Parts: sequence; C-alpha cells; structure tokens
Amino acid sequence: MKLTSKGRYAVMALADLAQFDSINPVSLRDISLRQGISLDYLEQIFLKLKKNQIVKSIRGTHGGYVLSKKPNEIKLNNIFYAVDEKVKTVQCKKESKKGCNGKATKCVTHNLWDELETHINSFFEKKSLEDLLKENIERRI
Amino acid sequence: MKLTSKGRYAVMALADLAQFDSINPVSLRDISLRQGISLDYLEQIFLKLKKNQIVKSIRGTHGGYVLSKKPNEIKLNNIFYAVDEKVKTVQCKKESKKGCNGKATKCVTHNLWDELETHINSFFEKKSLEDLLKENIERRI
DNA sequence: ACATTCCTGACTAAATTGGTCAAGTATAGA
DNA sequence: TCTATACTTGACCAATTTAGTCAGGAATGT
Ligand code: FES
Ligand code: FES
Repeated sequence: MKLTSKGRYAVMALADLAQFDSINPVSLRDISLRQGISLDYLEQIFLKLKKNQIVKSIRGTHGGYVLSKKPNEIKLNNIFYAVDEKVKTVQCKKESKKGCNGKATKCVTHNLWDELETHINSFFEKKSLEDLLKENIERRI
Repeated sequence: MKLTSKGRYAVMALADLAQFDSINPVSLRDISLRQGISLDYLEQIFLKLKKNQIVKSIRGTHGGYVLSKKPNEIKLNNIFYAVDEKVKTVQCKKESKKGCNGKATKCVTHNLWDELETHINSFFEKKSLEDLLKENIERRI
C-alpha cells in the first residue's frame, strides 16, 4: 500500500498555494522551485485541480493559480478525488455481486478490505488543508 | 493507494487455512482451487509466511501447511510484514533529517503522511485472523 | 518405486508511475 | 504592437513494480 507522488505532490503544491496566494497568484514555476517538483508534472496535476474547481487560474504575466475555496473547505479527499488518487482495497467490482477470482460469491476477505477502505477514507475526509497548515505552524514554534 | 494482490492473497489463503487446518494439513493445491489463486504464486507467498513462523509445513503425500499460532494471535500486520506488503506514505527516509526532494528540512506534508501511516497501521494491528473468520460466520447467518 | 507436496530460483509480460517534450493560447506590460 | 510570462493540452517514454509462469529439486507417505 503506498501513496503515489501524484497525490503527495498535489497536497504539497496546494499547501504551498495556501501559504502564498493571499496577495498574488502563485505561478507553477515558483511552486516547482520551492517544493522541488517537476514543472511539467505540476502542469498535469493543476489541470485536474482546476477541472475540479479546487483552484482558479489567471493567465499572462504575473499570472498563476489561486485556491478557489477557503483552506478549511478543501479536504484531502477532495484533492485526491480530483487527481484520481483513489483508495482501492478490494479486487472485485463493488457493485457486482460476483467476487474477485470470478466466483459467484464475495470472497472471505472482501468485507475486511471494505472496512479498511472506509477507515482510510475517514482520515481524508477529516483533514483539511487548513489543518495541515496549522500543524506546521505549531511545529515551528 | 492500493492494496496489492500479494497481501490480499496472503490473507485469503490464511483465512482458508484457519478454516480447514484443524484436522489435516492443507495443501496449496486445495487453497489454489478453493480461492482461485495461482499455485505457483501461492508457493512464493507461503515461503515467506513460513520464514516468519506464521505457518508450519509438512512435506510428502497428504502434507501441506498448518497455522503455527492460534488465529487470534495472528494479526494482519504480522501477515503483511511477512510478505513485505508495507504501508509506505512518506517519500523520504524517515530516519534521515533530510526531506523528500533532497532539501535539508522535512516537507510541509511529511507529518501528515506519517499520521496517515499510523492511522492505517492501527487497523492492521487490531485485526486478527480470528476477527476475520467471526465476521464471516455472522455474515452467513 | 512413485505420487504428492513442499522448496527455490530464474525469468517475463503487462501495467503503472513519474515523468519529458512539443506545440500551442492568453494576457500584462514595455 | 511586440514580447516575455504563464497557463493549456496532448503525445510520448523510461524505469519500476506487479503478478505471475516455468523448471527443476528435495522430502515423505503408501
Ligand atoms: S475482494 Fe471483493 S470478492 Fe474478493
Ligand atoms: S515526505 Fe518526508 S519530507 Fe516530504
């Protein structure tokens, strides 16, 4: 079970945005430099974040991105959903009555993985971008 | 974030074992047929489970595998540890003081992922093979 | 002897990841 | 108006990981 860079980068970048977008829009170049993430890769990520109304874009010189909601309204699961970083624990299709391995009934572990998925998602639903920033400020003090 | 088949199979196979090993050792062939898992792949998995003292092997005709502890003593994290299915959320090396992206300090999200890792692992530490079986019996009634 | 089952290492096809590259379009400021 | 900056979009790709397969051997019960 591991977190992919896409999800990690999305959250890093948005945390960066939340810190710096209050005065001016933040360019991907700045984020790239500050956070050490490939600019080209960031572009892919922000395209998705924009489609999901998590950020707004401003083109042209001194353009960049701005959060489209307040940090406390952006939960981690919104971010993950936007960049298709989904938590997938079961093998089978959930809607189908068939199990993994193609059998007619769900396997012994099916329900366990489903519980796990819920457990993990509850973490993402609770945490907002604001929580993340707060913790970081406290840490510095 | 997804669970790999290796981890899923290991738990499925051990659940099968727990159900059937009380009288005779269970052969991988049986597990393979019942659970629909490749025999060759199961062999790789059981090698690791054996090295970690989760199962014992009996060779020869009518041989097979048996749990080496009681189902309530085998927690999911023991199983996952045995087959190297680790939960990995941070990018950086935890011990090192350096961050991901090679910077001198940990990134903004580091602590968040660490919390997530703890959150997930607590699920695995709580659940035992016995819990899994119990839930399944209840479900059938 | 022989069938069964565990044991072990080497190999591989397919999918996923984590990007890069190229070619735009829009806008601000000189 | 020209140009630099920055977003937009699609195509492409190398490296890694996953989920196995294959081939052979070693132990043991009948
Ligand atoms: S994971 Fe859903 S049936 Fe096995
Ligand atoms: S994940 Fe540890 S420093 Fe970024």
